Amino acid sequence: MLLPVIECRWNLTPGEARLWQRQLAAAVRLEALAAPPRLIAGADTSYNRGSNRVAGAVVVWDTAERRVVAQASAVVDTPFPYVPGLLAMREAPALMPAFAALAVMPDLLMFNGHGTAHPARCGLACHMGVVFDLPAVGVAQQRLCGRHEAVGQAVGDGAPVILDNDPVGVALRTRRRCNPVYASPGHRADLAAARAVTLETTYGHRLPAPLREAHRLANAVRRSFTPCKD
DNA sequence: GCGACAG
DNA sequence: ATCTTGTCGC
Repeated sequence: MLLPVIECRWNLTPGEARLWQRQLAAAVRLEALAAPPRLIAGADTSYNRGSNRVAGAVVVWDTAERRVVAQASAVVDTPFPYVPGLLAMREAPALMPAFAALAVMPDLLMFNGHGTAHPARCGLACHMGVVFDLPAVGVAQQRLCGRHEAVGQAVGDGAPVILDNDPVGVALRTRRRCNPVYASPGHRADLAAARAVTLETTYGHRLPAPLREAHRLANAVRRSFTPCKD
């Protein structure tokens, strides 16, 4: 395994989880990427309503060949429900083992959710980026916090998401006539990098390919353990 | 107290 | 997140 299995209690209380986020936020490093990332890992989860069985999926997208070159998944039962601001408590337990099963080391991690555009500046992308100490960015479809001006209509147009006078993310138009996505750095990356990797892997779609592929895989895994009605 | 609220 | 048909636009 290239990436380690991180041991931790996932049955924390919301209060304990927020204390943990405070610690993790202090470890986040916002900086320019050391090198342009060729292999981008996209991660996502899928689960049925009312169920705690979560499918975590990770794909490695080769930006040079424009294809998935590795993938891994895991199924985990997590007691923690989805709580706005505590998404990592819900999804990380399934994503960690999926990453640990990956046979290829990615250059950057991309998550379906926010990075620093989070009330505690510690969204899912920060959480995962810090525990693995790898460059990470978050791309969400909805705003969690902060405010921003209207986004231009052209692909590539963006408006910074401001939280307490700080630009913590960017609302980005990745496709015409589609709502913008929210990109923010998670760890060992900066706002410019989050914006760039998002736009560079969109290929005419609203969401970047690593996330589209991870979503597809996570859904396939979930269906594999979901009883079908005949 | 009231609204907001990633997936 | 997931449950779902048709439908508008490129």
